[in-house]
Amino acid sequence: MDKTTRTAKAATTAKSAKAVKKVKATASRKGSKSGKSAKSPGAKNLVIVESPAKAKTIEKYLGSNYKVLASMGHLIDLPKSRIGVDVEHGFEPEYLTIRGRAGVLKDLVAEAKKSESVLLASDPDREGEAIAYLIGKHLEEKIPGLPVKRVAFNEITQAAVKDAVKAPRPLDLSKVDAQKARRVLDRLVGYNLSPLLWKKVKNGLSAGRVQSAALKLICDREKEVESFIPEEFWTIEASLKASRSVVKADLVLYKGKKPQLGDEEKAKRIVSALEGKPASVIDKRSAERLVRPKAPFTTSTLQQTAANRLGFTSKKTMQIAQILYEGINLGSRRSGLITYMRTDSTRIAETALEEARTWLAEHYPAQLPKSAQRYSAGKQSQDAHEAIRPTSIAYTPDSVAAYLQKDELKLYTLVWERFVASQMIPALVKVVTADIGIGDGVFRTSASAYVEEGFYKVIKLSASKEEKASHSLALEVGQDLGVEKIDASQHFTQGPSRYTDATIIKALEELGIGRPSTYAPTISTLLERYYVSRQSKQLAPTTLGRMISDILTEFFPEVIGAGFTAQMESLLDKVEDEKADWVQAMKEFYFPFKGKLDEVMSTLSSKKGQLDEATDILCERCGKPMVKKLGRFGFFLACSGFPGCKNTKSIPVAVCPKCGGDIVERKNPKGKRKLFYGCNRYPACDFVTYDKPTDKLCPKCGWFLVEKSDRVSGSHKACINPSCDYLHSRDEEKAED
DNA sequence: CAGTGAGCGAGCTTCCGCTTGACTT
Repeated sequence: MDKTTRTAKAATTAKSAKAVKKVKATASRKGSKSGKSAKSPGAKNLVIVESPAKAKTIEKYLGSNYKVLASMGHLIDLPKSRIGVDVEHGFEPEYLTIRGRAGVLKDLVAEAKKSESVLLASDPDREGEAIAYLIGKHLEEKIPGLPVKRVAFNEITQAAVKDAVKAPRPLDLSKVDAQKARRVLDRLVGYNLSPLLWKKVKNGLSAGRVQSAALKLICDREKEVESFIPEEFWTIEASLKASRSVVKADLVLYKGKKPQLGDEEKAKRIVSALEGKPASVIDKRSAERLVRPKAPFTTSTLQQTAANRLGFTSKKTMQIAQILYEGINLGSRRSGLITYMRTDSTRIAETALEEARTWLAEHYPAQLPKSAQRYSAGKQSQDAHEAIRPTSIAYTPDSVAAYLQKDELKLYTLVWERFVASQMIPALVKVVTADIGIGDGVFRTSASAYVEEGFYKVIKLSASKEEKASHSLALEVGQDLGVEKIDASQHFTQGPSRYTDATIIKALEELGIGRPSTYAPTISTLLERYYVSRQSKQLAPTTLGRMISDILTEFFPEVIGAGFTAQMESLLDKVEDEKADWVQAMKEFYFPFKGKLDEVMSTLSSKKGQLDEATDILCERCGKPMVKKLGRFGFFLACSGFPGCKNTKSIPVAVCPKCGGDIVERKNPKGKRKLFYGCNRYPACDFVTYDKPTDKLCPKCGWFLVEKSDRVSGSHKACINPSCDYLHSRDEEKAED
């Protein structure tokens, strides 16, 4: 009700603002004929899109004969409280208006009644076709005889939008079927597997095609990490004095062979054999390497790069991208700074390519390639939106810096640089390598320098240090060098590392699991269910997560395996091409699946109570050790003497610097989500902070360190003691996308 | 700034994908 009023109000405001603008324009042109729109009582055609920001833009492009409203995603869907699929009768879904969305649907009906025709302009992909179909069907039922057609645009430019509106088409019912099959399959999998977990493990748990596959990746990786045995190896490095500089070179050959340096003794033996021997340059060669710019961002690559370069979680990246998309107040005007942020395509609108080339011709003429650079959409791409790029290349990071928050500017800079670079020539790097002979050993050193800096000219924030490093090697063949020292150093082979936001998203995308709109929420779900915990940037499975993954892997390996989505997608493609009957395919999947489920439901022993983890914390009431349990509100400690001793307490995360008590995580009373950390001796001790404690102590004063995050310096560690100045610098940003 | 776990048992939880909400009466 409330929402209805606001939507209507917003629409009115937008309209009157436009009217004012129109009057101004007419007045300034003076004496122009009275526009026909001024006489017209209202818009003649209703256009329905998904995003409100898009609606605004399109309405501007189409003029006053069109009214554009946004559905804001799906309005009609399966019920939340039950399966809602009639498996005995063709898997027919039970479609209802989504709770809370009736107001929007009502507004659409009201506006459609005033219109001569309706154009369904939801996104040109499978989900968009379904949104169009379900809304269209609803409108036709409410308003018999109303002409309802489908239009689609892949990019939001005036030409594209106007052309699309001139060429409406009927709905693609095969595509609608494919979406229906996807929806029904996900519902049947999710709403059957989840109750199994409620019964066997714990209430409120969940499983699904995407989240369970992601969980399995994380759990499988953890096993690899655990089973990895690091192996010791040594390297030998010589510090050599050239005419002016000191050059460091690594031993690559000893007595004509690659040295096997498995332990300290071998390494030290070689070092002493080489020490005191003269050094001279025996070979020098160079090679050139072309480094091409990367394609503009998709959701997945944006999330990966922001995680690697800026340390953002995927959730944070999307929140900031949404702000940049919706529009920023730039002093005199308001403008969206980036294109739509949920996309799987690297395609760029022609108008944007032209604008980029014009801008580059002015600012970097020497780095402008002969023709515009186009990047393919990618094999699994549904290509409903173009790549993520700045809405105008003229909004350089410097020019908008004053209007953005620190993190907004950082993310925008990534987007701007990546897009501009994608339209520039490659860099050419010359790598010079020199071999230096010392006794029976050959040492190697190399340096690289740009022959042509190419696109790196605009890359400032997003290039790693190595990419920017550039120096030459001033050594000549035959030159004698002074040996300053030869050192051996110990190393261990590195095993696989745990997934991070960046790497799990990369893996999911490569496997085709999930969509741009679900990468970040999938990670959030795994965290909320306590299947996975974040340890600094890494995603580690909990005991619960491992148990769930083990159960699902044992009984439903094909459903939660990485190949299941790929199989589903190939079926959906066939459904779209009318080469497969989705109901038949669903029968073949569902009935065996349900049979297996019923069997496991009745035979698998309950795992409840097997999740508790022993700790060495002793109960202060009875002295017995306490166990870590997962309850309704997260993890807590309980006495192992239960039910004899009913003592419970929160998990201590730090020692209170005021009274020596335990600092525990607390939630503010209802409503506010923000966590805080307080002393468990409250109200006797009132120590409290919003910054998350780390397990480290300040080397200066001994108070604990916290993770601070502020707008100036981003996230870093700091001492909690207000009168202590100890600050950790930001973690080094990692290289590689 | 509370509560969490067993039992008893009613009534609840849950999927993926599309999109932005939001208030204090």
